[in-house]
Amino acid sequence: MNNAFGLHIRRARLARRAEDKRFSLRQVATRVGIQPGYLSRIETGDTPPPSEATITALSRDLGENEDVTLALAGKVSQELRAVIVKRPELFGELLRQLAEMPDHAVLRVVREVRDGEW
Amino acid sequence: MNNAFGLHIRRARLARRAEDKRFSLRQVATRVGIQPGYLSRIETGDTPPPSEATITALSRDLGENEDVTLALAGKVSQELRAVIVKRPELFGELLRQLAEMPDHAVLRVVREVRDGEW
DNA sequence: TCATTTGTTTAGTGTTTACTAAACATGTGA
DNA sequence: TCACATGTTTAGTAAACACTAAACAAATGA
Repeated sequence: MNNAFGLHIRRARLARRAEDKRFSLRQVATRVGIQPGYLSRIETGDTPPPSEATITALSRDLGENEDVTLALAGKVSQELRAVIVKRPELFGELLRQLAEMPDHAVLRVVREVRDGEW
Repeated sequence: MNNAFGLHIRRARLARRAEDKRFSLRQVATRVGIQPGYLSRIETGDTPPPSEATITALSRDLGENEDVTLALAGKVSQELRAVIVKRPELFGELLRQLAEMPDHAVLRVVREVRDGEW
């Protein structure tokens, strides 16, 4: 299997566990509301990534970026999908335009939109 | 049920059927590779919208915009999701910024990106 | 040392997704 | 009129999804 997702979760959890023993696999699993055995299989890549709700709960517990963590599972949040679904022509065209551009160009758009008076 | 999707397909199909008999429910279903009974249930809203692949095939056969048709099913294409998944922080922030802006503002960004030298 | 905690493994389950197959009643054209 | 096409309805299903339950061996720590 590919397992970028599981490795990401494990790495993040072990990093936090170094400072805080409340980040054992079992305790994290309990807090996010899944069985320890399931989280184990997720981290080892023995099972595919869990649902969006569980990924979000994991990200929050571990203090990781939700968009990034979801992306490692090949997913986009319902929140972002809803933004596109409301205006599909507009955002469809925009995303296809930006898809081929380098990071710095996209970042410039992000900053202009954030800072500019639109 | 809500059935914006089914009505959209039926309206599009009947519009084309007015000029071309090849747009009967049965013939469309055959061309896109599903059973007539299934397409009937889709159009009446008796069953939820089909898979992305089937929606795409339907959109193409009927000459409808794929992003719009998918959106009526509450979906975003794999193609657009992949754009976000490749750079989730960048596009996550951008989409959240633009989510609250009126159409004309988003359109201005689209045009600037398309026409400008980035 | 021995009770506890840890991570792992195996087997099984309810739900949802995305349809097919087949029969049906109604309508149309030759 | 009657063969054929149309849209509809009912019942069923294979595969994927998203887990749980329970038992296990290894490490920890009092």
